[in-house]
Amino acid sequence: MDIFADFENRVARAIDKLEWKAADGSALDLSRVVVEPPRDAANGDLAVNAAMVLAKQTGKPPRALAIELMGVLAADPDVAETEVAGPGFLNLRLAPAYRAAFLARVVTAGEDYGRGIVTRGEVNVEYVSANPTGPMHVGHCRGAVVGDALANLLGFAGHEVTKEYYINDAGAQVDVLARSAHLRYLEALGEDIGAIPEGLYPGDYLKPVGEALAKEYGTALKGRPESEWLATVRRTAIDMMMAMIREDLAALNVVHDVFFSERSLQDGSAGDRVRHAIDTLTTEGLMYQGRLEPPKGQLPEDWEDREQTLFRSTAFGDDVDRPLMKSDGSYTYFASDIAYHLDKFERGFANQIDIWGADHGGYVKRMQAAVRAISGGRASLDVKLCQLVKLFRAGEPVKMSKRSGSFVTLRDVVEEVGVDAVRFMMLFRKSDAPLDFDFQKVTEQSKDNPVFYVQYAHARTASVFGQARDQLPSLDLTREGLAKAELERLADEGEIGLLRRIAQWPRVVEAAADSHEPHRIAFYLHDLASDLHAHWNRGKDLPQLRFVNVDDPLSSHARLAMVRAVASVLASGLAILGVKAPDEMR
RNA sequence: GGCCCCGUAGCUCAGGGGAUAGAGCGACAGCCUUCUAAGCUGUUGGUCGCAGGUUCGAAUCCUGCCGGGGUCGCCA
Repeated sequence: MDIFADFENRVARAIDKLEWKAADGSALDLSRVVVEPPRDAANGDLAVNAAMVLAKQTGKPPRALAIELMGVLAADPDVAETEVAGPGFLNLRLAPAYRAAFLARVVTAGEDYGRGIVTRGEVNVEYVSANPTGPMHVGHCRGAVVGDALANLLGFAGHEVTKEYYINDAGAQVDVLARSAHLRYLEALGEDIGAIPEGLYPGDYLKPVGEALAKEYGTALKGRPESEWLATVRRTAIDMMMAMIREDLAALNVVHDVFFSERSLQDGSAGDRVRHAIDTLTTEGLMYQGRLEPPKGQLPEDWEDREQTLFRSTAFGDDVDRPLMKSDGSYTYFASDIAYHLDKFERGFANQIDIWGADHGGYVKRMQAAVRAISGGRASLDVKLCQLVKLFRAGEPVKMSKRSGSFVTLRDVVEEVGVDAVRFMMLFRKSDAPLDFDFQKVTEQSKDNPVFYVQYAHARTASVFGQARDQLPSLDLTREGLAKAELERLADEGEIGLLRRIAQWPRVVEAAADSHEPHRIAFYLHDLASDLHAHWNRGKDLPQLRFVNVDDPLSSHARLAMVRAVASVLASGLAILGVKAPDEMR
C-alpha cells in the first residue's frame, strides 16, 4: 500500500529486464535507487533517480539510461505518462485506475493504513525519569511528550515497544527529600518548624507526606537520630512522590510500562547489579587503575589527584576514561547507569533509546560507549536531547524561579491549556531545537494555532459526513461502501493533491520512526490539514468541487471516500502524538 | 581550551544527497458581509553563517573557521 515502495520494486524489475550491467562486470548496486514524490507537483506523481545513480556504474549517460527505463515503465498499464527531465529524472504520472485502487485500499484499511506490518524488533524507550523529589514542572513536559510520542510512533511502525521510567531513588537528593519530609512530619505533630532551612525542599507538597508519617508512625520517629528514621521516611516519601508524579503523567496521557528503581540495582533480589556491571567490564579487560587529568575550565574546589578505578570508555569513543567509584568507595551515578543499561540489555533490549534534557548532552558519549562495552557491541543506544521550553503569555516571557519554589508545574500547564495543546506544541519542533510556548496562542481558535488547525481538519471531515448523511441518505458511507465508489472520478488537482499527500503517509511514518523524530508526524499532519482546508475553500467559489453535492451523488461518493482517507490518516497520526481527533470543536 | 547542539525570508521554524529551497506570522494588494463553521486568494521577501572538499548533483555529507547556547572527576 506504499506506492513508492511498490514502484521501487517495479523499477528494479525493469532494470533487470533491461539487463543493465556494471561496466566492470560486477553486480549493479541498486541501493541508492529511490522512488519519491517530486518536489514540484508539476513533475507528476513519482520521480525515479535510477538513471543518475547508475550512470557511473554502467558507464552510460544518465539521460540515455532514463530513456531506456522510460520505455519499459511506459508499458506498465498503471503508468499514465512518463517523462525524462532535468539531469536524468524519470517522472511518472499514475493511471487513474491505479490511483483509485490505491484509495480503495486505504479506505478499507482505515486507521491501519501506514502501520508497519513486519515486526521490526523490540525497542526500549526511557523517558521522563524525573527525580522523585517533587511534582513535575514544565521542564519535564517536553521529554515526557517526545518520549511518549516516539514510543507510539515506533509501535505504529512495527516495533515492539517498552516505555520505561528510571527512578533516581538512590542518590543524595532522596536523603534530602527524607530530611525535608521529616521536618514536615514534626510539623504534622504540632511542632513549630519555622522556616525551611536552606538546602531542604521547601514545597508544600511535602506536608501530606509529613501527615502520612505522623498518622502511620505516631511519635515513633521523633527525637531519634537520623540513622534510625532516614530509611523509613525516605521510602514513604519516595512512594508518595512517585504516586504524585504518576498522576502528573496521567494528566499528560503518559503511561509507562516499567518503572525501574535505581535503588533496586543494589538492594534488589538480584544482588548487587552495579557490582555485576563492573565485573562484566573487568572481565572484558576494560577496567584499570589510573589517574585522570583535572578537568579543563573551572576546576572543582575539592579536586584531589588520586589513583582510582577507571572504565576505559575511550575505547568506545568517549573523550576520557571514567571513574565508577567515588573516593568514599561508593558507586558513581555513572556506574549505576551502566548497570541499569546492562540490565536493559539482559532483558533483551538491543535497541535502546533515552530521552534526556539538553543539559545532559555531555553525558551522551560515555553512555553510548558504556552500552557498546557492556553488550560486546551487540546493543546500541540512541539519545534524543530535548532543548528548553521558553514560556510566554501573550508574547511576554513567564518568569520562573525554581529556588523560591515559584516554578510552573506540569499540572498548571495542562490545566490551563489542555493536554492536546501541550502535547501537540511539544512535538511541533525538532526536539533538539529550543521551543517557545505561548499559553495564549495555543488556545486560540484560529489558523495560527497549529493544534486547532489540525484538530479542526478532523472535525471538518466529521461535519462533511454529517452533511452527506442528511443530503444524500442513499449513499453507502461505510468503509466497504466507500471503497466501492467510482474513485476514478477524482481528477481535480486539489483532489489529486490530497491523494498524493495521503500516499506519503507510510513513508513519513517510516522516516520518522527510523530517525526517531516524532515531530515529523506533527508537521505532516499540519500539511495534510492545510491541503484539506485549502481544497475545502475552493468549494466556496466552485460549488461543483464540494464534497457533498446533491446533484452529483456519484462524485460525492468518491470524494467522501477521499475525505474518509484523510480522516483516517489524521486520526492515526494524532493518535501517535497522543492528541485527540475530535468530531467537533467546542 | 575539549566535547555536544544550533545558525535557512524581517520574525518563528520545516526540509538532513536531487530539479526553480518551503510553511506560518509580518508587510502589501484584492475578495468575502455568506454560507461547506472559526475567513479566502494573491504579491512581497533568501549569498541556506563563511571558506574549502567529496559528488553527475550539497541547505543536506566531510574539514577548518566565525557566531549563539549547553556541558566539562566524586551533583543527579
